Formats: sequence, structure tokens, C-alpha cells
Amino acid sequence: MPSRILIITEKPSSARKIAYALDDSGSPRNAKYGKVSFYVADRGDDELVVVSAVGHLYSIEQEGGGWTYPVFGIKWTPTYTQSKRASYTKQYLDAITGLAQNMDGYVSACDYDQEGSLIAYNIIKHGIGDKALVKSRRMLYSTLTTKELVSAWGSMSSSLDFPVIAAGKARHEADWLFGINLSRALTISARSFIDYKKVLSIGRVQGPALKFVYDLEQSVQSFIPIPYWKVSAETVIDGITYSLEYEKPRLEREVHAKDVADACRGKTGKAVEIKTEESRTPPPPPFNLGDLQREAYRHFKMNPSATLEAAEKLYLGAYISYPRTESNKIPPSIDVKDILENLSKNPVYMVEVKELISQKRFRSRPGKGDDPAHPAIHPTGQKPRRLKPEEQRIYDLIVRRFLASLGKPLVQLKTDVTVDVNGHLFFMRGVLTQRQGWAQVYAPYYMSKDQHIPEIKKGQDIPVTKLSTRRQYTKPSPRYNASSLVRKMEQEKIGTKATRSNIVDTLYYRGYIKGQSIFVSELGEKIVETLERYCPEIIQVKLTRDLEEELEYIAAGNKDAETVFSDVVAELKPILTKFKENEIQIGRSMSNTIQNKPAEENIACCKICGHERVDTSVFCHRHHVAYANIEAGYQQWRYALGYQWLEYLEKLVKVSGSGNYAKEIITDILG
DNA sequence: GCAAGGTC
Ligand SMILES: [Zn+2]
Repeated sequence: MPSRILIITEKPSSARKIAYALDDSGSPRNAKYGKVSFYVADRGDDELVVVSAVGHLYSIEQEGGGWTYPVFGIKWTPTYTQSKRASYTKQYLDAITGLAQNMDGYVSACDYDQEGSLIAYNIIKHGIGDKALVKSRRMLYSTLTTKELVSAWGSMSSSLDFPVIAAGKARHEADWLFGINLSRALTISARSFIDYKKVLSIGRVQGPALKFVYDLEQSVQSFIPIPYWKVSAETVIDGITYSLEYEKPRLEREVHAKDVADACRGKTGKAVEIKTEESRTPPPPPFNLGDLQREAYRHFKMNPSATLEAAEKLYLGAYISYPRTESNKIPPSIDVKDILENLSKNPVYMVEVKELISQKRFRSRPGKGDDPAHPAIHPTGQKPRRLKPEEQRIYDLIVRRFLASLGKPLVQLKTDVTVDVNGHLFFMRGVLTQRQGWAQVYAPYYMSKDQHIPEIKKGQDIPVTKLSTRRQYTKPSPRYNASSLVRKMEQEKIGTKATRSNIVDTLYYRGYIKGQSIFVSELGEKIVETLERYCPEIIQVKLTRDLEEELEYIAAGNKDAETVFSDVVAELKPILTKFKENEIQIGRSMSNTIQNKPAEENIACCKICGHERVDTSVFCHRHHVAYANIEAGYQQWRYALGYQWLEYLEKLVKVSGSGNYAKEIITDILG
């Protein structure tokens, strides 16, 4: 019996590829439902209709009205009914539900992940109907190649993956409950005291991301610079100056620096060891989204979300593969040779590409990242037309990185000469590139400089022609920028490749963080401190880890989504009650009007800033930490320079790098 | 008007 089967994909590009892969003659018919493209493929006696969603077509909405909290009643409704920005999704939902009539079966062919499973499920359940649900199967593939798609079609499961769907549902619902309720609690509290027009927000990912910035700010403001000494020296051989690198990059005492200077300045040493080694640097792996965003920030100072936007355009133009991937691997099923042959038609890359083809280098060096649904970012080979400057930069970066990942190692000859001057060791280093390898094609983005070194024989005299010692100070950890904050989120495993950079944008938009070199605003500080008191969970990474654990139980079939929902409600109830009871006080502490004034009469106050004291201290938490750092720093300064307490404090206020909290205390002590 | 997650 011939059947008619509807295949639902997550995005238009996969619908097209699936149709071409499954059609017996490789030429499916392309038609339109309204403005939406779909495909009809013949496979045996069956007729396959392939149509796509555009991500989630259903989302969570509040049951009933009212901008209040707590709110625990939710429903799943079409996304296009919820926001104007999503109105374009209506035509896709209409197309799917329209084409779904008179089908014998349904296939969920969305991306191979939890969200993909949920996307198709919601469409089938809410858009087509429960009857369709039992006639649905799940198709799983990691790469959109004909071979893999045909095999995925053949090994389809006989039903949908309901436990995974339940996990996705639970994730959405938990995030909605936490996010909406706490955002409203913050906003309404702030407005109970001042006329605050903007809206405040917080969530499972925003919370810890803001806390990362806040914590770094605290450590910068309490930082005490510690002095150290650096020795720089030079020698002249055959009229050319070379630098001599002292064996210890840092000296901890001024007297040590003086000892080195006395022993070595103007003296002549001997080359005691000469080591020459061949060093091979393997090619870098192809990009995942995070790597691409970091490299684009490094070279073009492009914001991570701007990079994603440019990559998105390149993908929609079919110039690069899907960019929202965590993978650093190009699987063998991808026809690298074919991509190279197409790329070789582009004069910009022709020379390097032809060399790779002639050397049969078709295996890309794999990196660490994995992604169940997409390979690493790579060019398709199609020559781009009319790119904007930013898109052109991103395209070039992606192509060169992909070509580099196919290349031979960079081979360099590294020479280290050890020079003994009165028992002190110095090094002379030389680097000579023997083969560029991958670094040739990646040259615009990889600085590998050769360092000339003369021929030196063991035992040869090496005069120290110049030697100086300089006092320097340790510096606080550098503040985050958008790129390094996204990386921190990656390292802490919060957010996803597609959302991290947007969530950083949200923190800016709310006014919680400011500057290219990111600092936390007063508002951001108040948000963190309020939540530390009323809902510390939401600013901790642990909430994500705990949720993930619950989701794993659900996906394994050992728990249901409803239990997680009621657990979250039970967790939120007392938190939101406390918020309600203290709205005015929270609002007051969030407003700026009481800045630097004692909080309440009967509470002991920090002698510097008037905030509440910590037990056993005359300071608030911040100034308490800063004072402890000042005391610890004194020990190191006394060792380094022999300074006395007052001398130390007077110097500290003048040194750049001393944190403001520390300076405030010192100013108070010095009067 | 609030989240985080898809994708245009
Ligand atoms: Zn204080």
C-alpha cells in the first residue's frame, strides 16, 4: 500500500536536503504553500512531503492575565500569537498544518537534540492533533549528507522519543517559572519605592553571568598590587643586538635585583648550552561558534552577537554550513574534496586550495567540541556574492580556518642558548620557520614571527652590553569583555551556543553591566545583592547543574515533567512570599537615594561606607575583604622592600592597580 | 513588559 508521509524539519535548509536525499531520482518537486517552500519526494511507492518549521513554533504563555506574581498557570500556544517579532512563523505553522491533512504517517526530522524533539512534538500535538501523535516516528541524523539521511530514514524509531520530549518540556517550564516570577518580583519591588520605567529581569543563565562580572569587580576593587623586579639585558654579537632573557621572570625582593645587577652588569658570560629542536605545531581544528566568535573579536573587535548575525547571513546564502554548532569536527561523510574543488574557483583561495587537492589533504584535524546535530563550521564552496564588509571578514576567517585545519603542521627550528654570567643564567632564543604548513593560509590570523639568532659555539664569550632592573607591580585579573564573558559561560556550561552572546547583550540592555571592558553597574550590584539575600539559587551555576540532573532522569524515563514542574513551584512559593513581604525595603535598597548613608539606626554600620557590618569586624563585607588583603599585602611589601606600615599605605594609594575599596580604607586610616 | 531556547 503506498503511503503519504509528512516529514517535519527544524529549518528550511534541512527540508531541502532531506527531500533531495530521499527522493529515488534525486529530484524532488518543489512547491509552495503560501510563501513557504516544501518538497514532494518519491521513495518506492511512498510519497514524502517535506516541510519545515523555523525553530520553535509553540512557546509558553501565562494562563490568564495580570502582570503580577506569583504566576504558576501556563499554557503552550503558537509563538506567532505571542509577539510581533515572531509573526512570520504563522505561515510556516499554517503550511505544516495545511499539508498534514490526509497523511498516513508523520516523521519528526528536527535537529538531533532535545529541543529538536520538542519542536516537532509541539507542532504535531497542538497543530495537527493527538491522532497524528501515535502515527509519528523520529528520524535522527547528525550530518545532512545523502548517505547518512538515507540510513537515518531506514533506521527510524517506531514512535516519538517521549522521554526526551518531556525533558525539553520540563526545561522550558522550569526556566519560565523562575525567569518570569523573579523578573516580575524584582521589577515590582523596584517600582514600589521609585518611579522606575524600565523592566528588570533575571534568569537561570542571566543570573550566574551577572554574578561572574560582579565577583570579578569585587576582586578588582579589593586588589593589592605586589611589587616585583624584572631584569632585562642585551648582548651585541657582530654588531647586532640580541636580548638576553633572565632565568627568573620575576624577582620578589629589591635586594635580589641589585644582586643580579652587581654580578652581571658589564660582565662577560659564556655560552654553556646550545639546544636546537624541531618543533611541529599541528593545524588548528575547524571552528565551532564559540571559537569563531572569539577569533572574530580578537582580530576584528566584532561583538560575539554581531559575529553570529554575520555567520547566519552566510549560512542563509548557502556559503557556509550551519553556524550554531559546538562541534570542532568535520565527519568523514562530508565531501571535503568536492568543497575544495568548488573553492578553487575563487581566485582568492585558488593557490592554497589547489595545493591541498594535489597533496590529497581531505582530512580536517578534529578538535575537542562535539555536537549531536551539526558538524564544525565550514564553507560550502559556493562563491559568495555581494557580502557586507563584516560578512566578508567572517567568511574569509571561516574559509582560511577550514583550509588551515586540512594543512600540514607548521615546522620550526627552535634554538635555545644558555649563557652563564657569574652563576646567573640568561637565555637567547631563536626561531626559524622551515615549513609554513597550515600557517601559510591562516597567515592573516596567526602571527608567527621568526627570531634571528647568530651561530654560537659552546664556550663562546657573550658580553652583557646592557642590563637594567625595573620595579613592576602585579595586576588584578583583567575585566571581562563580551568575548571572554561568553567564554566563561561556555566553560561554566550555562546557556547554549546560540543564546550566550544574546544573553550578554541582555545584561547590557538592562543596564546591569557597562563598558567594552565590562564593569558591573550600581543597578547590577543591587540586583546581585538582593538576589543573594532572597533567591541565591538564581545567581548560581548549581541551579543549571541540578536542573540538568533532573532532565537526565526524565530523558531516561525515570521521572516525568509534571514532577519537576511542581517541585519548581514548591521551591518558588516561599521565595516569592518573602519578596512580597519585603517589596518596599527591596525597592528602597535598589534605589540610589540611600547610597552611602547608614541603613538603619539599630544596625551596626561599616565605618567606611555605612553598609551593614559583618560580625567581628568594623567593616561591611567588601571593606572587610579589602582590609584583609591590605594586611596580607603588607607582609609581601615588607619582604620585597622593607617598608614600614605607614610607608606602605602611603605608597599603595598611589600605585595604579590598587582597588578602590582598599584605597577608601587607606584614606580613612591616613586621615 | 519578564526566561531560555529554537531560527528568519
Ligand atoms: Zn563598607
